[in-house]
Amino acid sequence: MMNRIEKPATTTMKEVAQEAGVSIAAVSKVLHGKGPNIRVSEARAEVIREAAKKLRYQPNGLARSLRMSRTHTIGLIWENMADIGDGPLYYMYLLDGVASELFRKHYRLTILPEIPHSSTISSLSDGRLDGVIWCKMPDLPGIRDQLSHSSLNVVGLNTQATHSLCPMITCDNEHGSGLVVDHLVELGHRNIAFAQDWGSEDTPDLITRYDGYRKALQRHEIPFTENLLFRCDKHKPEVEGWLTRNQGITAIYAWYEGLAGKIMASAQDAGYQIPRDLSIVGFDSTLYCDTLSPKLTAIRQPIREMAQAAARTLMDLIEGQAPDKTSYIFPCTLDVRESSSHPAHSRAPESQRRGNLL
Amino acid sequence: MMNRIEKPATTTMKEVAQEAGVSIAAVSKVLHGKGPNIRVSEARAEVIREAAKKLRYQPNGLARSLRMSRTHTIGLIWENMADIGDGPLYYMYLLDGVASELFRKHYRLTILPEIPHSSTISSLSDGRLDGVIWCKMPDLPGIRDQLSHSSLNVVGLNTQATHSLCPMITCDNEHGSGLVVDHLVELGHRNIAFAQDWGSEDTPDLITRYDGYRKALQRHEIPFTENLLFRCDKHKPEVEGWLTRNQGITAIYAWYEGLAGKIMASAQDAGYQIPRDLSIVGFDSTLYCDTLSPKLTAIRQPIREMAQAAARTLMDLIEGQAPDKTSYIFPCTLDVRESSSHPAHSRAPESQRRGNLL
DNA sequence: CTGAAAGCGCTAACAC
DNA sequence: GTGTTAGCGCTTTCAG
Repeated sequence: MMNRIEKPATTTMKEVAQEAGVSIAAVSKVLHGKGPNIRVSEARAEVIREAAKKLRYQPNGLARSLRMSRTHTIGLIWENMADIGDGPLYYMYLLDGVASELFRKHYRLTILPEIPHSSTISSLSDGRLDGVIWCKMPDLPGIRDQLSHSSLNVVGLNTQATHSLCPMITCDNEHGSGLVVDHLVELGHRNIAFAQDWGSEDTPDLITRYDGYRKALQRHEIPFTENLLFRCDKHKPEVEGWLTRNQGITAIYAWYEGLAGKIMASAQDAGYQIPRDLSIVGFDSTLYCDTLSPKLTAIRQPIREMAQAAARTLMDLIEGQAPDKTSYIFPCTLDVRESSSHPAHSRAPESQRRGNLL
Repeated sequence: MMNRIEKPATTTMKEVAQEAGVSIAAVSKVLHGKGPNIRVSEARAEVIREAAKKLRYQPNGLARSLRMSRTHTIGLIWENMADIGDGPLYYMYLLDGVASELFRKHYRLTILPEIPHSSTISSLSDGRLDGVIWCKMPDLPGIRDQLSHSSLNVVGLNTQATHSLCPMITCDNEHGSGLVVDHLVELGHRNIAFAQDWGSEDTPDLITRYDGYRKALQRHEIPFTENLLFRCDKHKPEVEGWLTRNQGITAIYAWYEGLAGKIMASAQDAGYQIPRDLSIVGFDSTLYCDTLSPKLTAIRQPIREMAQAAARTLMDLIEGQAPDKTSYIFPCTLDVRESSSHPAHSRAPESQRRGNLL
């Protein structure tokens, strides 16, 4: 049994005022000097400062926040926090970007637990947060409704919704998917599958990445058929079965790097050589991609910069400066690594190096 | 120019009371039902709930916290947040551990900006936090002083200090270092250097790891000399110069994996083959170690579990249950990967496979 | 210059 | 059962 350490009671302004023999108002003015109406003589000011130091006075942030309706704290909502330690460094960069920007302006960052979408925003508008950054905010009617009924400042990150109820920061997913398809087509692939996991249907990133994939296929005049869509369990994608049911697939584009990794592992377990038998490309080029063997070719999004932009936009919003842009789209690039190459048994030799037309 | 969306004012209990035609106290009781003194008839309760729903009433957390002196929010202090996106996954696991545990009990997590040690604790005792988890808390007199003068609940993580002013969670660094030395000695190494970067002197982990290294050397009857200590710049360690000045070194043990990575890169740049010419071992076995080539042999600490323990201990402390243990030490294990092997020019063949005595 | 006083929104005695 | 009341610690008018 640990004998509880003496926890000294905390000092209030009132006590400081008493000690200094002045009014509470004077203490407030001197210590947090704002109101232009209250001037205090240097002499008294000094006495007050002394008293404060002597009593180890520490202003109470709650009281202040309550009074000012400002907490200088912003919240971060992200989906599937549970996966966080699971590989994808995405969250780290995101966090670093948000935090670095916030801290520069003396804001604090609160990580929020996952909350059912149905009550997310309203449950957050309890005065403790000046605003929130919502990663992967889904574009759902319920959310739209909350957004318009809430007084909370929100900015979406990695979100591109159909409304403009809040500023949104995202990367050019569509173009990113285009880069992937271009890359694969150029290598000689024609049967390029798109992989997604069950349960991510509402994720805006997935939607736009898929869109971009479809459009890119079209651009290359490659017809899309349902069997190119590989919907799987993110924990154990049954690649082998699917691949044998869908002969001819030579490349898989997974909508995020973690899924790509799982797919690669599953394929390898089944005896596939990557990239000889199957090329795999993912989205989100991070250190994780380098841990795979072969290393994963992937699209890089400037997540740290995006996160910073989100933080900056939110702070502007909070401080009353309507941001000039209501949405930012950051460019993506392709990091070619080892998991993509020419298809081994190129099916139609004549189409091998000439992916563009016919 | 974005036309600012109508931000509906927030509803207070008073308004709900008016709408329902009851007293504020009744509303409080019904909506957050605590005080056993106030009973409300089911009829009125219903009316109140209706009114609240109609007005989209959302209790104000600040007011509540102020009143109750409880915020259900805990803070996380970690050093060099700046390095966070830089490779080491350590922070991710840490964060995941803390957050998962906290969220289970409906606490929030606030990430704090780095603050000068001189004022850390006092500046945090402003009522907004119920407690903090302090990673790598240094064992400094200033800190000790603050700890005893503050009313804030603190638990240290990855810290082992000489006082018991707060509970501390750490891993068995000393034993970890022992594992490293044992491993290297068993491989035939005798000249094993310890690497640390400038500026980390106060970090408790470094200190105990170094201690463990010294003791292990002693255990193997290998004399320690100053030239076995490689003090370097963490951004660009000048391995080559140091190695030529200190002939005979066949292995380097870096006190954290990021440094090990840098050292490896630097050595490779200078033409060294790892592990043929030089074995390298680090602390903190994470995904990062797998991204290196060769993959880094490293000590694994159960950081996620440690973080959870820290969170749990802190919550217990906050909730008034003095934790039964004032400190926890978690065991470490060694993950042997590719960066360690027999020394190429084993100096004393007779000592090669018989590291224990003589 | 200075201090009294009115709250910010909520909880919990306490009296009815 | 119910409402009145006294704050939590701070900021800020406003009258002196």
